[in-house]
Amino acid sequence: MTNYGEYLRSIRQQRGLTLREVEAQAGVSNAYLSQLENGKVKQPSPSNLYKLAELYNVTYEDLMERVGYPVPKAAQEPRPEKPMAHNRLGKLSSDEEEELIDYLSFIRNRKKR
Amino acid sequence: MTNYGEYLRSIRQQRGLTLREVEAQAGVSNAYLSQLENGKVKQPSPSNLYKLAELYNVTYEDLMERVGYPVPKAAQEPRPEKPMAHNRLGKLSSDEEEELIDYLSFIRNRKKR
DNA sequence: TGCTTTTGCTAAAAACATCAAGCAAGCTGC
DNA sequence: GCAGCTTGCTTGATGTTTTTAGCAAAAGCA
Repeated sequence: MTNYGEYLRSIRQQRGLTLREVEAQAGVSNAYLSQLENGKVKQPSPSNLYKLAELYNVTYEDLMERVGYPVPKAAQEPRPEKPMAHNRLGKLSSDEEEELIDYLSFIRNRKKR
Repeated sequence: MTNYGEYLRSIRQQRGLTLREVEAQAGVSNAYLSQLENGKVKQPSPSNLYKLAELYNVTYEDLMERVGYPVPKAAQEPRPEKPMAHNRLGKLSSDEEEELIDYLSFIRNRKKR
């Protein structure tokens, strides 16, 4: 939100790229990149952030977040440590309970050879 | 990507809202809303899309996608029409199978009073 | 040294998003 | 009919994003 410019610059330098190389490879003008890195643009378009994210090999959400755009929750929560199996199911209708029980006994039998 | 304007209008109408009501509740000017719905704005800001998504009770990603912005993969994957219960589980380890069977018999017994 | 290229930058302009103000057609109640 | 309100819309102004053209310092090379 505040300082994404410096962040962009540091990544670019780590990747050993010049402004004009980024222009060529990501399709964003070097003039504009300079402004971005020097904090002269408040909210660059998602499309441009996407191009940069791809070239720099960072995530699009990361850049969106740093720039201060709302980011869908699904994308920012660090994928939960696999929850208990039954919590992956959500609320079950009776039909679904049936289906599951069938399914599980099916697996179980198959395993027992 | 093409016709998100009509989409916005149809949602607003389904919700029974006027342009000025949306202005009051979402904080986006009625003038601008009119332009949005009539296809006169190409890339509305994520911030405004977010406000509308909240008021209309649709997902932010949905609007972003319709407008033609890139959407993080993490956010677009898990949106299939509710699949069969067992498909919501993914691959199961043996431990997980155990757990699930316990869980289901627990539910079942509870229901039977 | 002098010439060319590279690099980051800025200035100016084009394109676009957004809002405040205000207009015209459609109501409603008198 | 007409006064007032509501609704969607357009216009004009303002600010922002993005590009094109070009500059100055540094680096490379003859």
